[in-house]
Amino acid sequence: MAFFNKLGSLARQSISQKGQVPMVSMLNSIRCMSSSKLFIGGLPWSTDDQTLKDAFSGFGEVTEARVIMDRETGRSRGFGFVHYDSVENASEALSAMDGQNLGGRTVRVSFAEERRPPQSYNDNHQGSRGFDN
DNA sequence: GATGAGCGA
Repeated sequence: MAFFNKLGSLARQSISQKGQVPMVSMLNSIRCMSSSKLFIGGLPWSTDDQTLKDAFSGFGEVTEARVIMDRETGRSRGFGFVHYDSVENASEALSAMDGQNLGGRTVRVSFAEERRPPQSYNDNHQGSRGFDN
């Protein structure tokens, strides 16, 4: 019965001014149903994985908390992802933390949608090809 | 030396 709870939360964030719930949101929620992944946006630049987990661990058991840092500069991109052990906990955190103030900035919480392919970049042995001069 | 909506190596 937990997925119904999640569908409800998904629908609530997708409700337009028209009061109608797009069915694509329903299907989209089913796609993420077994994920329990949350997209956290609007984070301060100084936020890290530890801070993110610390802020979201109060609503459920956070199994994974990660702030996406820039690969080239190493700075925070201002958004991250949080994994919960159960989807209902993720739903609780979404309803509780979405639009709330965290670190002085308003955070935008939503279920994750398109994540990276499970392709390990380690599989492609390009080696150090930076100096072909 | 920065940026402010979005969806990850």
